[in-house]
Amino acid sequence: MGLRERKKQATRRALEETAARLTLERGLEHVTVEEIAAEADVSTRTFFNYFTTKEEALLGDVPPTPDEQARRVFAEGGPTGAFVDDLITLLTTSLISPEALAAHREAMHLRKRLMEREPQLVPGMLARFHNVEQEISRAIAQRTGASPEDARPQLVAATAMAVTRQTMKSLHFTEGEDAADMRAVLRDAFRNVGRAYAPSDD
Amino acid sequence: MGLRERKKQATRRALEETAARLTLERGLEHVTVEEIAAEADVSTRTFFNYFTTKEEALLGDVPPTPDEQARRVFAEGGPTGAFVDDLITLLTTSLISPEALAAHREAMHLRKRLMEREPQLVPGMLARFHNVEQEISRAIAQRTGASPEDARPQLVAATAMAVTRQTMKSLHFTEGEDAADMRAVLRDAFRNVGRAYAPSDD
DNA sequence: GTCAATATTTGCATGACGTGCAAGCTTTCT
DNA sequence: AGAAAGCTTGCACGTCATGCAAATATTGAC
Repeated sequence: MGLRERKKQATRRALEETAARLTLERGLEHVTVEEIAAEADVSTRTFFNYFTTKEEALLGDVPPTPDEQARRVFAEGGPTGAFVDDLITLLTTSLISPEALAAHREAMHLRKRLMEREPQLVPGMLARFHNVEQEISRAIAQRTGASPEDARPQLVAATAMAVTRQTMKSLHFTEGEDAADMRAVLRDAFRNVGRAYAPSDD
Repeated sequence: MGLRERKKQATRRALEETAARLTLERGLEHVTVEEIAAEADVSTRTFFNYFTTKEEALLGDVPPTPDEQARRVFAEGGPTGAFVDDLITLLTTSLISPEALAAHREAMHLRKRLMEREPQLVPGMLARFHNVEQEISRAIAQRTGASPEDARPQLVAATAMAVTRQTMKSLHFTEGEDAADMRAVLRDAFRNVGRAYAPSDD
């Protein structure tokens, strides 16, 4: 990786970190793009070359875009053929993968704190989940051979993402949690949902 | 209702309608608050006395806040005691009530067109659903006697709202649809979800 | 190493958003 | 009719976000 690329990544990281730090210190309303840029040693204009809005610098790429290969495997009916299991595989290999948990533990914890401190960030976060939801929806439609306008894949995708969102929300991002746990937690969650809406239950 | 109050409502409606019309004509980016205010015959400053952002004028009060009485009945275990049935009752008497369908058919259809034309509005809409979700979550927690920090009510509320959102999305807001249909559609949707996540199914 | 090509950073101008404040106007109540 | 209360308006202000062109930095070929 060349010098240019490294510098760009450094700048991006510096902006993200500065934005997060200042926001936690003073609250989003009391931090201006101008300040963030100044502390990261770039011009205000450069900030907007990296991020189109102030919030974007805070949200980063969470949740991560689903892995393309995992998506394709799922769409084609794999890896095991059991729907819920494979769905969990898709979710854990893309959204809450081992790598994500290991490498970005710090960053994800930071984002969680940011959400709690600044609820204004929630809509943006939900919008990102919504984008992923639509990808998942397409994958489910492909896997089940449903037509694009069928409502069922959308329904399943929406509820699956709701489960995922709640699960991520309940993580503590401390050392103890690993990806193996994730599978179990998700499986439990899906089971709970299935039970709650299954006939004859209260 | 006094003259003052009537005038206020008229102004609010005029602003909402103008905002929607201009946005559908030209796209959100090419409509300024100044123009909306001018066409509604008030000052720009007055626009901001009614709405804090341009988007607020477009989204209105959708989805409507859950009816307080329905919420309480549900929280106390009513009206029938069957969880899913009562949840559907709560949703249909508040979010997609007969009145809402009858009276606001036009407005809801308009909002649907706005969403399709301007995806930028989606985050705001999702945020509103999220607020309702949290109310529903509290109601479920009360009903089931769960402690506030229990994750299950949140999980059920999140999936229930996902179902509701998808259901509202699939409505056409034409004459044919009434509230009785709604119950059936929601019941079907919940059943589908239950089946999708129940053990041993693909 | 030099130099042209390419990519990034920066400053400047501009328009729109959104808020606080105080003055003016309208409705309400007595 | 007139005081009290509430709403509208204009103005000033700071911030966000984008387009454009000049300046600066990196790359790759020679």
